[in-house]
Amino acid sequence: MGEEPRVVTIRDVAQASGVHISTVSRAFSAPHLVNLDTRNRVLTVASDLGYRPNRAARGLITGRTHNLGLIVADIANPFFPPLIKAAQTQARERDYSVFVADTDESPVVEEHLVEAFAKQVDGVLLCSPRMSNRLIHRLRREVPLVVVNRHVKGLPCVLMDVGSAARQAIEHLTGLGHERLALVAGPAASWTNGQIRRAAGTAARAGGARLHIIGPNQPTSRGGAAAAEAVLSAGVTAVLAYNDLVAIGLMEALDHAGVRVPADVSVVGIDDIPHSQLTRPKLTTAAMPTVAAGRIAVDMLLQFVADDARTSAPQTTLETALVVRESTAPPGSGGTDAPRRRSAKDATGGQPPATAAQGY
Amino acid sequence: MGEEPRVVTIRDVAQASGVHISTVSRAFSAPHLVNLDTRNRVLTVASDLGYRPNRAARGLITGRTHNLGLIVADIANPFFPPLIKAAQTQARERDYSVFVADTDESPVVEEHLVEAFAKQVDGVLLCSPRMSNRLIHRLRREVPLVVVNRHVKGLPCVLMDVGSAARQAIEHLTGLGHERLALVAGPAASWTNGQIRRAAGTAARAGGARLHIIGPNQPTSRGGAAAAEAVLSAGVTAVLAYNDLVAIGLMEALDHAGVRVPADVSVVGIDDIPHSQLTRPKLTTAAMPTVAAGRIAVDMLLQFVADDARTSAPQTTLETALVVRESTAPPGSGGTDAPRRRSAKDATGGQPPATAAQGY
DNA sequence: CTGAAAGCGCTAACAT
DNA sequence: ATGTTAGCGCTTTCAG
Repeated sequence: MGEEPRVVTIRDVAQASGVHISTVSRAFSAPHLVNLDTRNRVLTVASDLGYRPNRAARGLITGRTHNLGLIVADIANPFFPPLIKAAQTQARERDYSVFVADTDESPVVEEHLVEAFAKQVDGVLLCSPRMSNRLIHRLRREVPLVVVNRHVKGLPCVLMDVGSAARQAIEHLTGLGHERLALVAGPAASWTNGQIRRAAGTAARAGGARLHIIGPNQPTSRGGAAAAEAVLSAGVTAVLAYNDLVAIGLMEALDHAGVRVPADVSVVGIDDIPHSQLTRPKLTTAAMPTVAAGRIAVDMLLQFVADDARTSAPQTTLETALVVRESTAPPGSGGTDAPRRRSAKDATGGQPPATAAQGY
Repeated sequence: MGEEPRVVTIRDVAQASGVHISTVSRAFSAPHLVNLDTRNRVLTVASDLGYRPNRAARGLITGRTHNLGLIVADIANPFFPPLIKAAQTQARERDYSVFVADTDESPVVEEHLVEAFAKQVDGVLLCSPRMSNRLIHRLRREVPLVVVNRHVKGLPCVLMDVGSAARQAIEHLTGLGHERLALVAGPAASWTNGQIRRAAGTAARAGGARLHIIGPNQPTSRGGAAAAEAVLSAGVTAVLAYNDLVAIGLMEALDHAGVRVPADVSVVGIDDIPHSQLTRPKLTTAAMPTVAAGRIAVDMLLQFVADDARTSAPQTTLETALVVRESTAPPGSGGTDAPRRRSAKDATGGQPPATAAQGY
């Protein structure tokens, strides 16, 4: 039982292959500087011995840990997992590992996490941060930062064009004939929320519609449910929600109150999380390119790190696209209360189940 | 612009506070060994300078990285995020950071990931691994391993009592009067699948029912959809699915084929992912304690690490509980095809929206 | 092309 | 209670 599994170090490899440790080191990190035969011999011995370079030790001297930090508000919020997955995969392809952390929506935790990561990563991906710009700029001096889903001047940012998403949603609604609209807004601290608000307002005006702002609200289904009453008393015929979770909560509360979607009120979400395909009616929503964002953010961060964080900060904005499903219809289409159940000859007939399209 | 943000090291603190570096070191890692006044002075100076110990350097000598690895099949699979979140939170409370990685369901990637993590973490959490026991035992010699959602002899395991879940589900079904049941099974390589199969078989027999096994299938909604035909031709009145995703895919396909749930066929899932509250009808399913599993797994791993991985391997099995919702009913209850739409006076009347209960 | 030596930031005996 | 010294595993001058 007791055989100590002693770790094999560069010295073991050196000894076993009859060369100096610096040659072994070079064989791994500067192969061109070592004779082909020696290199092969060393590599063979190393692999026989099961040697793997110790990254921490290497990092101590190179100053590069080959680790990245990824900070999100809530891992369990369905918006984030695809982004996390994409970032992790991309990082791994670049031979980087990633620490993932959850702030539980707290700006304070956010700050602590960045500081805790600072020394053990080469850079941090800050997703939808809630802390102040001021603080972000203070932290960027501790560790290279790339921000996702928020614009921060002077820092590399990966944005998803949520303004366009809101505009498309509103245009879809006004195009359907709606003239009294509501926006169920999200948290005040959310950059995204401001974007949506502005774009939705402009688009509504352009479409000759009036837009009620309801909120701020929690960015959760609970938040959406809580806003239902205000939506009803605003007397609108269509609603754009801050995100899908809010839209779903709202739809449930509306349904509960006997209000039919889309017959009485149309609802549009933002994000296109998998859940939005399961609601009845299926949610019309603007898809956010979270996977692309994750991949690109990692590459941006790596580039930023390689440039010693002095690059002119690139800002990438990713396209968004409205996915029209079943939760929107022309106003006043609610004469009859047709059963919602789909039959085999439905509009989506012949398609595979909706969730399958998500890869689940 | 050009002020180098030079990292502050233990030496800077030592100099600034007029003591030797080893005193600074002790002030942090063995406070009781240093005079109270000096300690306070050192700590103050350190905090003024913004000093933070370099964990990699510390780990190089202590042999403890204070990092953990967490490996799951698919970060975006809704089953995992709550577990990841819980593990991450628990680890952070213990002053540990966690690397998260995704195997994309590949046993080969799984192996590579463990090996890549081996040197830079104190231990690895292997969630629902698909690789062979043989391989797991080989890898455990490289790094302390704790397995979640699978039983591996000689290794600490955190299990969720999926056998009990299956039994409860079958008993619920036979209790409703069903006599012809089907199990839409999952992947053959899944330990969980075996457990479910065995327990479901036993429970069915005890309940005087016949159980058709359909599968193996992919553990996705696509897999569930693909199994629909087989379910139909098996002529059963109730189905237990490998997990919620499979159940949801199955329900969609059934709906698509004009088969009513639960009027014609009852469906039960396993996991209780948030999605299961959004389907119409809402899915009856057995809830898996993923949050508890995540927390406990971390503590087990930390304990295991502290014991130098020579503890007798503890096995914890967590309780599961059936959540009866709307996808199950007595057989042959499908005389009339009542519209599914809930009204204000519905069974769930007065409850907050279902998804809100999930904390979204 | 390879070896020798120094040292990354830190902790752990060992002195004092 | 504090200073000294050695060294964790590795890379990187600098010689040769």
